[in-house]
Parts: sequence; structure tokens; C-alpha cells
Amino acid sequence: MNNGEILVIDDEVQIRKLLEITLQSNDFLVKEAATGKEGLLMAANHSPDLIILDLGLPDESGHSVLKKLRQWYSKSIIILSVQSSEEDIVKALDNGANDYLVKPFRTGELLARIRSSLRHSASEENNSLIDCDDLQLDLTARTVKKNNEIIKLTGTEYTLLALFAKNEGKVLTHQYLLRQVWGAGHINESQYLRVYIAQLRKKIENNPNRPIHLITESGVGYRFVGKN
Amino acid sequence: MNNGEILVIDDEVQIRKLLEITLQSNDFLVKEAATGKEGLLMAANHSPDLIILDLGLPDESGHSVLKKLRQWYSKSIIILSVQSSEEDIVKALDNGANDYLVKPFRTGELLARIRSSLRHSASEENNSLIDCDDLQLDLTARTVKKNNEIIKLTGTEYTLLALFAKNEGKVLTHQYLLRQVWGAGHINESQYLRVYIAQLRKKIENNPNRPIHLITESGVGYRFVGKN
DNA sequence: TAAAAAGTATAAAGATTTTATAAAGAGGGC
DNA sequence: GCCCTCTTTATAAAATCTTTATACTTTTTA
Repeated sequence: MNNGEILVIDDEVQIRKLLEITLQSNDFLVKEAATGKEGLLMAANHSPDLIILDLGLPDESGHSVLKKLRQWYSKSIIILSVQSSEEDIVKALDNGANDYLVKPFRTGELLARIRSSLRHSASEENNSLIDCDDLQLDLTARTVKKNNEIIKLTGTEYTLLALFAKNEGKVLTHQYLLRQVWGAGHINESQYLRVYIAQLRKKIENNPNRPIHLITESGVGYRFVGKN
Repeated sequence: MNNGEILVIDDEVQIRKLLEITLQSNDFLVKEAATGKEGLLMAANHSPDLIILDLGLPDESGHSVLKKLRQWYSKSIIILSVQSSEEDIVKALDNGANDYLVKPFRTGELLARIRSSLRHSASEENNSLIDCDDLQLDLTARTVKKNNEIIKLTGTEYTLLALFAKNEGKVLTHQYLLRQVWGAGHINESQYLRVYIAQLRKKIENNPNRPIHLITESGVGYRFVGKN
């Protein structure tokens, strides 16, 4: 059996080995590259189903590799980063990374993210009907239902939720959300976002204190999870 | 067997081929046009049951084709668009498109939308009688009854209500309503709309202060709800 | 590990925008 | 002219957005 081909771009040999063993035992075909240059080459030759990219590469920064990949590669890229460099993570997400993991990571976490990303890119996500377990949103009718009851949302609330739903499973940064919903002039008004996230949770979550749909990624942004 | 005739207006030959194969193998009769001009002509000659229209046409913009079609063509139009142009999609829906698909799309998704659109317009034709709990409209006889009593509506009131009834459950934007009822030159006269909504509520709602049929979506438009 | 710092959640007050409604004025058909 | 409908105006009411204040949680530092 084969779940797909994954390219790992990382200079640390221990990490590469760990990933190789973990992924292979979960029936992924694994390719490895130790430098950015090598990684770009292998990506072009193999066109893998998913790429895991370490931001702390020696020869050229992971950011530059990410940008070069994104010029032609449209499938999922998951980045690895050390805990301290939150800024790097945000920058990478803004540059088109799909998800991130902070080192050291649990392998269960890694596999969950990989599966989520693969599932996501497989279904292409251009639905105008988005159906979670208890939540249903219809982008042409502009309606949101929870357990078949229409939920009344204000214009801003709806815009925000629709944006999340269209990017299910993916972390959206504060900057990105503020730019998309309030416009480029308001990317520093993080408080707006907090207020509206709280309002949405109050309306769509069964228990707003323990949200299962609108998840906080502290220091980075928020993530919408439909089904798990 | 024949499920109906579909006209595809798209300049990309690959897309046309893909649609032709997909649709024909699902027992639709397919006509194709590569330009807007050709598409308008074929639509007039064949009067297809549904039109699939690419917004990115070369000779005249898809929007202009859509507008010209909507001057006489009342069946379903599904638009195709590239992912980036969200503004285009909103504009097209405002101009009377029934649904949209973002390229690249899965063929399953496409077929689902086509079936949904055909089903919808079929039930619209057969049921030119629209029946809510306490409200009944007959689109061919141009009459509206509330609890079996005929309600007297002016021309504008009727046009507006019929438009709502044909789009039950869907939020209709101010722009769209103004364009459909008063014409493109009056899309800024939101006050007309408010006056007529108030008048309609006075006539069709049991309690105009707490409407259950004509729902306000503040900042966006209105939505008509038949039964709940 | 505990304290400090940074980031997040939430309610609620104030400001602004949007909507509702009545009623007066305008225009057209009979 | 009279009646009906449409358009315009004025004002009240409602809804939404923004800001403020404070409590809480997570992350970082020592």
C-alpha cells in the first residue's frame, strides 16, 4: 500500500531519519534532501504529494526555498521551525505554507497534520456548500445553519466565517484575516479579530469556552476545523 | 435517454473537451461555443436547459455575455471562474448567475451543481404556485393570497415579492434587488427598497414589526423565508 | 518551577451606520 | 379633477461596528 510521496527538506540528519522511519511505517514513500538547492531539484523531479520543509536550512533560508517552490508547486507544504521563531512561522504561512510544526514535535501530531493536508488538497475545496458535522454553510445563499437552524450573522461575522470555511484546517494568520476582512489599512487592529472570534464562537460553538471549530493558534492566528 | 441540453461557453479547448465528455457520459446533450458572440447566438438558437459560462472569455468579458443572456434567458446559468477573482464571482451572482464553480473543479462537484440547478428550475416551472404556510403566490395568474384572501399589490410590490419567492432562502443583495426591479440606473436608491419592503411587510406579515417572511440582513440585503 | 510578560477572551459602553415608517409631494391615466 | 402609484423627505428605531476595561491563558524569562 502507498499513501503518497513525501519530500523532506531538512539539514539535520536526526530529523530526517526520524521522519523517514515514522512516515515509511505509515506507508508513505519518502524522499529526502539535506539542502535547499537539493530540495528544489528533487521537488521538480518527483513532484511529491506533500513537502515537509525546515525553515532553518544552511545554504539558503527556508523562506527563499518556500517562495521558489510556490512559483509552481501547488500542493501542501508543511514547515518545521524552532519554537522561538514565531515571526518566521507567520511569514511562512503568509508566503503560502499550509501548516506548521514546532520542533520538537510529537509524531502523532505530525501524522495528523499530514493527513489533514492531504485530505484537504484532494477535495480541492471549491465547494459553495460546506458541510461540517453540526454546521452547514451555503455560500451562494449566504446562509449558515447549525443543526438545521439558520444562524443570524452580521456582515463582518459572515465574511470572517466564510473565509475560515474556505480554508478549512489551515492556519490563517492575524495579518491575513485582518487584511481580507477589514482591508490592508487595519492589519494592526488585532482586537477587532478577538472581538469577532468571540462573537462567532458564541454563535457557532456548543461550548464557546472549549471551541472545537474556531481554534486559537497563539501568537500566529486561528484555524477552522470542520469535521475531525 | 436525455437529461437535457447544456450549452458550454468557454474559450479553453481542454475545458470544453472535459465538459463534453463528462456531460455526454451523463446523458446530457452538449453544445459548445468558444467565444461570447458565438455563445449568445447558440443560446438564442437552441434555448438550452442550462448554460455553463466561463467568465474569462477573450472577445467580450463573461460579465457582458451574462448580462445580455439575462435579458431574455431565464433558465440556469452556472459560471466558471479562476480562484483568485472572488470579486468577479460576487458580481456575476449579482448579475443573475445561479451558481458558480472555481477552476479547477472536480467533475462530481460540477454534476451535483448541474442537477441541483435543473431540479430547481424544473420545480420553478411546474410550481408557478408557491405555497408557504399562510401565503400563496401564483406567478402565472399574478395573484397573491394570504389565508385564502387575495391581497392587492401594486406592480412594483408584486415584482419584488415574486423575485423573493423565486429565490426562497437565499439572501438577495440590495444591488441585485434594485437592478432587477428598478433597473441598473437605480442601484444606489436603497431607500426605494426600504419603503417597498415596509409596504410588503404591512400586507403579508401578521406582525410587520416582527417579520417572519421578509428577513433583513443588515448591510447586505433581504431574504425571503417561506415555511420554516 | 515560579514569576513576569505577552497574548487572548469577553462583556459592555459609546459611536456610527443602516433600517423602518409615516407622510408629503409628483406624475400619469382615466 | 380624482385616484392610484411612485418618489422623496424627515425622523425614529434598530443593528452593527469600534473602543475600552478587565480577567484570563499561554509563553517566555529568570
